[in-house]
Amino acid sequence: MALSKKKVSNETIRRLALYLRSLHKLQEINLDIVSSGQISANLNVSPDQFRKDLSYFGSLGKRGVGYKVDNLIKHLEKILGIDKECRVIIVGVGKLGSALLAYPGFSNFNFRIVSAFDNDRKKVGKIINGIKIEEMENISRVVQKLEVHLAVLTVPSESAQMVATKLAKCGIKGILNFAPISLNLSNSIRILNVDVATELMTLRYLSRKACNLNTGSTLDRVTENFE
Amino acid sequence: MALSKKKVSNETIRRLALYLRSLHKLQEINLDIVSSGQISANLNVSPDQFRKDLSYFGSLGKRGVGYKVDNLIKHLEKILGIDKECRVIIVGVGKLGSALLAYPGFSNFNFRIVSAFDNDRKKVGKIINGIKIEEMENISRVVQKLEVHLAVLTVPSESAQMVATKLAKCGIKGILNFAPISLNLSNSIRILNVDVATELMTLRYLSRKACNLNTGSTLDRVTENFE
DNA sequence: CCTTGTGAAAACTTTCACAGCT
DNA sequence: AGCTGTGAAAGTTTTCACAAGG
Repeated sequence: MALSKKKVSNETIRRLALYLRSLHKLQEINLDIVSSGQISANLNVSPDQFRKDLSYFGSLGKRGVGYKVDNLIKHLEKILGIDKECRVIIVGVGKLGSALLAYPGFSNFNFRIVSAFDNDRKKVGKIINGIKIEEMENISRVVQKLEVHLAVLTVPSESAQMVATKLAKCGIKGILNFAPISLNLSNSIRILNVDVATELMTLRYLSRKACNLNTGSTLDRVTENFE
Repeated sequence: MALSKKKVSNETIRRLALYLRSLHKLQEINLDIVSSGQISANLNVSPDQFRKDLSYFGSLGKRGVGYKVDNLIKHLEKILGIDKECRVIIVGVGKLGSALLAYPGFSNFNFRIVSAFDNDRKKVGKIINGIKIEEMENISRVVQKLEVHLAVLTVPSESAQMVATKLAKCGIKGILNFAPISLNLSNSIRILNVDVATELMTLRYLSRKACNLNTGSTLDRVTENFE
């Protein structure tokens, strides 16, 4: 029961979110109690890892028994800060922004998209999935009025930094950035980047490595100076 | 000049992809030579980290000088396996799939989307961004004929496992999975998951933590057994 | 005097292994 | 007997610090 002020890693947090997703599924099947072994079987996580991750936040299970599904969900929601509704805006309603605007999977986790913004006059006023697209100028007003916490940034790279600066000014707490650039902001605001091309490159590397385990690939030795 | 068979971490690979992106930008500005300090200033990486990452693959720079931009790009492309075209298919042409199909940012890194598939008869035959949507039954034929390496999986969760199994059978080497489930496949096939809801939850946690640094938050102590 | 490349140290994360509760 | 919670060990990644080269 040590608990303590040990710092919790990002990876642990990301896994907590995964656990939550699994638990929701188990809840739908009316499972009452689950063990670390059962839950980790579906995900790619060891039972030890699961228990260790939870241990940073207290004793959430019962020895000899397991974890009560409902209870653990509530705890995880509280830890992640989604026990109360979290309001989100989408900035940039291109193809990707529209897709996210229409994505139904956020509400399971208490995220609510409350507004969307775009520069393009042709888009302003349109309604997608019940959300009216607003002018960029209104961001600040809306964020303050609706107490928006997070923004999903899906504008083109060229304008991403400018828009992000604006978001930071009006008090947004975090940005999920889909533009393939590194945003530069005060570090009171959290940023997570989602970069599909980077993921594809990583995947490309990994998949080739898997193939080349036995072929004497030339890949792994690249030493040659320029000129 | 040790090099060696040290294993390279995933994070290193992901960063190499980021470096590559930065280098492309520097190339456009006609910068000829860059130092580890310069390149890491834009990204969120230390110069040491940058040099260490590269050191796994040989001596790519010149002491006292820096790295030749063109040269480093070529090396990174070779390391990542994108010096030759890499063919990709998109499976599931819903909103997200369409958005990715129209995304122009893959070609910079030698990825080419060669085909797209959907179950929905109403979509089959349509052309998006020059790519004709095919029936799912054709996947195997197309993958073999066009020598497809990677698949982007954007089908609903319910069918994701089934489709993934099919992809594995026809020889796909890696899957970029947008469905929020853990795919279960032979480990000769690489999988990377992109899960926007998980990212949002992580962001929510991080942004709250940043706020609560000084407020005596109740968040970090949750000890209470059920019943 | 500049910047790379790299062992060695420090920091961090995961796995192990077992005590402790049900 | 079964499963959690957790220190300690093992393993991994990052940072440090400096020799070597331009």
